[in-house]
Amino acid sequence: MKDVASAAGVALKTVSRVVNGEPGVNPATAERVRVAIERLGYSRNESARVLRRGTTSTVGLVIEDVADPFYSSLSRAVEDVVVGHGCLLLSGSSGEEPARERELVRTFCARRVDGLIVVPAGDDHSYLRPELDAGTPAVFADRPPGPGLDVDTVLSDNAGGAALATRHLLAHGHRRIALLADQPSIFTAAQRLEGYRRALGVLYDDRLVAMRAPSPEAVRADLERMLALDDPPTALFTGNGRLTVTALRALAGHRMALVGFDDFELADLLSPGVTVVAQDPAGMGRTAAEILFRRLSGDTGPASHVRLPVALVPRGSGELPP
Amino acid sequence: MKDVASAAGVALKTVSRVVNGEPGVNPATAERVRVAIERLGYSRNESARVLRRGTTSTVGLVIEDVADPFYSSLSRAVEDVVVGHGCLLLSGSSGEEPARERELVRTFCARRVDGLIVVPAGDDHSYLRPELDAGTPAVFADRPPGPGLDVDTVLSDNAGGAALATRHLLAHGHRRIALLADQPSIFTAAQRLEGYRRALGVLYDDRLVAMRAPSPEAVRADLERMLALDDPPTALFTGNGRLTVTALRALAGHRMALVGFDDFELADLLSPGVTVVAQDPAGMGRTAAEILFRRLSGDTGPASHVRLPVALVPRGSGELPP
DNA sequence: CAACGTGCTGACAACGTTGTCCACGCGTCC
DNA sequence: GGACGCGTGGACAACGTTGTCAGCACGTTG
Repeated sequence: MKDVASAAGVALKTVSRVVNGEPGVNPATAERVRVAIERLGYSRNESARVLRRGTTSTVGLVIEDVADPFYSSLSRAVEDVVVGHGCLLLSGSSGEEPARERELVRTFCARRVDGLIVVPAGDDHSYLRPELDAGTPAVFADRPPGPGLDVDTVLSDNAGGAALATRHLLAHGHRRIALLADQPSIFTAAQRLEGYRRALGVLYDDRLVAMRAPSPEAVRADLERMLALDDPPTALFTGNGRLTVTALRALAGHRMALVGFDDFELADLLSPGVTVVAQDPAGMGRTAAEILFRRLSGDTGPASHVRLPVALVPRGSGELPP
Repeated sequence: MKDVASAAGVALKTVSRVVNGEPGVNPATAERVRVAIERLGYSRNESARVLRRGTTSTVGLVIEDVADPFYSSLSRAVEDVVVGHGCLLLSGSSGEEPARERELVRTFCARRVDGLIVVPAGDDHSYLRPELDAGTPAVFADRPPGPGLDVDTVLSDNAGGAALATRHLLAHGHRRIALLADQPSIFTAAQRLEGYRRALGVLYDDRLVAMRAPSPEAVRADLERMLALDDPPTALFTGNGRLTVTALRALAGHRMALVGFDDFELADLLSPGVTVVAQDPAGMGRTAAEILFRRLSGDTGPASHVRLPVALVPRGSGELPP
């Protein structure tokens, strides 16, 4: 900038004014400055600007894994809102590790992001306290923060969706409905178990429930165990998209009613089509980002707790008879 | 930091030394400083550090769309390498718009990223010249830079893969093989046309080629037109993952040999399984990132041009008879 | 005992930008 | 004709960090 100033024969501050479109610069002078900028290929040093101004026009996003379609859709939606506000998005994958989540947040905060959107991996977020107190707003998405933190949160109706799926299978005559879900320490998994259990009532049988980190081997073993029971399940409810796909592979050939939580591409092209409870990851990302920007523009109201509706999409697999 | 210094009763510089783990600080003093840091919840201001040091420990990634599985896998692989080097990844989606691509690069450069990885949308990258000359390395992935720029590039063997797919269909007795691909202005689409054409030789018939921005309507119309010919195609080669899926939907019911470029989840679960030419998006991301870090650690050798192999994965759809 | 090295600490400048405040020249109004 | 306002431009400090260099106390060496 100094070079531009001397090239254009003006003072530093005048260049700054032109760059920032501030008023009070003679159009002829401004033009001279612009020419000099062009000629020298100058571009403002954002770090210095941030240091001086204190605001970075940057938002940090922590998700589990960009390579997971649910989170990549969410990411994209967040990005669109963020860019629409003239900001830049920093994002990182925690890979379901609380330590990594915390490390990412720490890094983002050290870079002084204006706000955070977090899909938490851990359940202790007391480390966020100082940042929140320092005025950096945070919005939690998909899963709520740990105890003691009351911040904006956007969740899907996990329990409701699970109940919907279970009732759908019940309505088609099933009485033995198995649940394959992620570890119960994961909020969404616990909520979905809750909805499933509520819908089943007295039909609930914990021998038909398997909840652990999904892997092809684990899923195969759990299914084999259940199918070997005296009164084996006639229907299966899978607790997330990855599990649905894994279960479909494990079941290959074995015809069994199935409803999955999470929609996924090609669900309609399999035969039978896979009935799912569809979440709206893009809507979740958009909502979280919009709430964040409301906070950034000064909204100091009480924390909002949004629960996004889910929708049952019947495609055939959930309508198979027992 | 000033506050920490006065809280610990030491000078600013001493705190800086502790924070950066520099030697020459009395362990007792260091401990006192650490306590003060903890108590005040201090975290180093990265902007100031960047301003002073001139290096940001940051890499910029421009892709088409994070929500596309190909690019989200690539993203994740880049992120892993970047994080492994203790850096942060900035990424953005260009949505196939050259203007947006350029804008993203400009933003990243203003934030002084140490290096760039670009999946270009446009074909004029002369705007990168100043940055490259200023010492910011760039690596192109998936598509090469426009003319006049010789930088590190990582591509898939698009023509080879297309020829492989086409020859596979020929080997199964097909003589009328249609191609559905993206607009020929997109490098990968042009390359794949090239390989397809080379493999077909005299069998090439441009009535069996449709290249335009993919949409369900366009794909349906193109297929209908081709199938209405006197000698309609008996096999189809689709030029990217999205087109494969769209074509599968459009063909629903109509049994026709199919090979797709790009692997996708569930390709094995459809019936018949979808035969594909699989690229390695994660390998592409990893390779590009590794090359970038080699540059960052001082490698000034000539630009490298990596061509990643692709693999034919037979699953049934490509082995159907005419 | 003086000179010197060593280990530790601190003062100060600089990175590039922007906010504050002041100065200059010019036309206008009392 | 002098005071004043306005449009324009510049000098200077400050943001928070780190690199350079100097100083101080202490122990060691000749």
